[in-house]
Amino acid sequence: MSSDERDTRTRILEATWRLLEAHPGQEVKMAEIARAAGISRQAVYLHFASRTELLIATTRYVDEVKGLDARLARLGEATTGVEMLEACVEVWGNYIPEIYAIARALMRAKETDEAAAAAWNGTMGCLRDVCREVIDTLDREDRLAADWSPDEAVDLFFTLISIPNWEQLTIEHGWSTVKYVEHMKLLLRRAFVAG
Amino acid sequence: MSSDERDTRTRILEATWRLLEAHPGQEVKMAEIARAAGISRQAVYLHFASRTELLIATTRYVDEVKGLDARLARLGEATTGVEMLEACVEVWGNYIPEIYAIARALMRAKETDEAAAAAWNGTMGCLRDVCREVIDTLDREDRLAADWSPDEAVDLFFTLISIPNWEQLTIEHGWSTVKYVEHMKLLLRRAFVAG
DNA sequence: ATGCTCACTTGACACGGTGTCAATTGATGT
DNA sequence: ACATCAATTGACACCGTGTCAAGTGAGCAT
Repeated sequence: MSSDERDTRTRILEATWRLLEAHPGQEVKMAEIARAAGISRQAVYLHFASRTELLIATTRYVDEVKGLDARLARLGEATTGVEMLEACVEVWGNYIPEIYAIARALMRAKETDEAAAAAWNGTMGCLRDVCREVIDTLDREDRLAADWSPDEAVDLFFTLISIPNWEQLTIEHGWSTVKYVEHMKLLLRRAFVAG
Repeated sequence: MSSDERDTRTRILEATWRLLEAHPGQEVKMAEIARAAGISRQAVYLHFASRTELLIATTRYVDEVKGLDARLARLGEATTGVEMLEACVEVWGNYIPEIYAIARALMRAKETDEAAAAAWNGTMGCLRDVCREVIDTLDREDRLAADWSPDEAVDLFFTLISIPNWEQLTIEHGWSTVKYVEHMKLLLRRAFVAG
């Protein structure tokens, strides 16, 4: 019963994810998701009140499966600010391609839907906290470039590693993930590290 | 007759623009535009075949009224690459807020509409050409940072001054236009100018 | 003044996607 | 034999885009 429900619910989440990955950047319709999950369109609404809610739940599901938290834990191993910065770019830069499809769907939803925006900002808040840590560490080491206050540096750092920028460089301009990571590291060092 | 038609057509374009500015980031409906222009909804379709076409025409109209070309001509006055780079940021950074509403509408349309994407890429191609000029000039002066090939530098430059980045820094994080321009100049110098 | 043209109006309609509702089926556990 | 509950079927309302057809009315022709 409860496990049955979990099963169907999970099947919907997986179907959503699969479809998003299969048609990147396309609008995935509720009817398609239902078909892919092997249930009726209406049954989806028994588990998720709306399209937005389904997208948000899928985001959480993917984040959980992919384990961003665990990956970000690696940053703790870094001893210097520069190492943290590079580890951050590496983890995040390798994570984006894995979650890009659902992230893009949620980004689009957030433009019109308040709940989607809140969910998105929540997820992104974690990343922002990491940016803050990196910048604070650099600042404590007196290696933060004199051009920025810590707050400004965080805003800028967070903006530079945003998904739209990744999208532009990799998808539009054809950069590989490796190239993206290496060049982003270079850019961030030049931008934020003194000397 | 011909002037009458121009009048109505222009009234539609202006109504579209006005509504986009008034409700930034909202979906503006054909019916609202018609009402704002003082005509029937169907009459809009006598002048523009579709919503996308109207958005594209509005973009062109705004670009023409605002005169980006003339502003970019100022770059010719710059003598060094660094001056060009700074002038570029200044012109573009002051231009974005004036066209942000329509730009955002077109950016959104381009996600689903092929024609909108083409129009957008056309407009952005001009900006990219300017980026290329700046980088080439720096390169010719041997002042392009050794970390990048000219092609890579152009990709990155173009990405850094993109509208989503402007949006994030000014709208989300509250940076003023002046702050945006000054800090973007600093960032670009640190990123691309050697020494 | 009669009649044409042409922009525009009115009102209806098809389509596609979301979300809702009500009645029904069918498997499960008791 | 019965209740429960997930899921099904089929219908429907709503909204926004785009289309179609018939009608209005002002300006301009000769």
